[in-house]
Amino acid sequence: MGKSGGFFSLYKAIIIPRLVTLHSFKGQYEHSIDAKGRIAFPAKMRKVLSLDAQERFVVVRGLETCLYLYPDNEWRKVEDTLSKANNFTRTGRIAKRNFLRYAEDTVLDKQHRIALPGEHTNYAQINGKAIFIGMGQYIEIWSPDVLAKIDADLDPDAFETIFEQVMGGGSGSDGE
Amino acid sequence: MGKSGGFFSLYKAIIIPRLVTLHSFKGQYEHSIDAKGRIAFPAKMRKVLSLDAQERFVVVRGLETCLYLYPDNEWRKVEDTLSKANNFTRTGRIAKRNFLRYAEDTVLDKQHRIALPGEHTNYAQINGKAIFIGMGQYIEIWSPDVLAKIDADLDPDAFETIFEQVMGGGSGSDGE
DNA sequence: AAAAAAGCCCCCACTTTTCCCCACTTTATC
DNA sequence: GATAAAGTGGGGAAAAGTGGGGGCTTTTTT
Repeated sequence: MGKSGGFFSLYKAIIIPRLVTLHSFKGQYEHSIDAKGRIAFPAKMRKVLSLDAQERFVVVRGLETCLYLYPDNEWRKVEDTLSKANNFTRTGRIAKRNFLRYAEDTVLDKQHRIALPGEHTNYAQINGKAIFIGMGQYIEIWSPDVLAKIDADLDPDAFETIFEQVMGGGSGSDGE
Repeated sequence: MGKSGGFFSLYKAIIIPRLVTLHSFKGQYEHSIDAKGRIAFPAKMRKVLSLDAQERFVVVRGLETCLYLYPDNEWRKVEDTLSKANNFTRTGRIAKRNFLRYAEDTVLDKQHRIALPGEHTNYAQINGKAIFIGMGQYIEIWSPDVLAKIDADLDPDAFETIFEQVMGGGSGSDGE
């Protein structure tokens, strides 16, 4: 685990792509998810989708108790990185396997909704309501209850320090 | 006009852009915010934008009980900075999440007003009136009551000391 | 193999929110 | 003083969000 090319290193490269696009997903939107697993994709986020993506997505388990939603064009970048992963090491294989096995193609329907698979909503403990959070090039989908717990545990001082570094133009490089 | 080209065309290409870059948001303006959350964007601030040809903004929670309003071109710099400062840790992810979830794209309507989302006006305790303060590259939006309280709490001596440090060449590191 | 159940997508309709347009008042400019 | 610009608020159309039914295909059960 301590080795530089390990499990977390691969996740880092995959999950947190650079913010380089013209427009990015931002904001939070709480919507209902009905008995069929359908939830409206937020209209403002829909305007961010590139024409390339064609309202196609990949939904995958997040690192925390949430889901990540990648538009197609962004997912391609993820797969590019995956294809470079080393299949000849155990950690490389485990990382790739546990990422891809929970990834699933999905697409907006004619009413601009997504049908989230039951496996995913169970994992993220989503029931009745869900919150979309724009994270730049991808989107997180959370259960309101789970998110409220994480918010309650949040240390405001740590966030404010990082925020000031970012807005103040500081280099903000604190290692892991 | 386009045929005559010549001096005026050269003037537009060279001189006007220079004038634009010398402008920044400054001053304070108190306006009404109606029941729909609409507030007029101050005309003088709009003149800073007008040659940008972009009346698109991102509104985000401020560090204090106020909102920050970034024109699109300035927001891009913020995102560039965020992408450089981002760290591949859980803390980093939480910071990014709590930054971007409270950021929202918005545009001026045909009457040059901004519709502030209810979440933002609640956070900043804005109700009925709001004050725009030009902060150079971005704008702060305050509740008059909150701002009055901060003004009342401000120690004039401390302000003068900080002012001297900043204008006197100090790096302006505030120990908040 | 046939029947039943499940899954998936489309369509529809209703409710709520957003955005466009208009008009009036106040302030600034000529 | 007259005109233009800026600020303010209301109404309604359009868009977004929500939930149900139906039909076809696929999978599972008998």
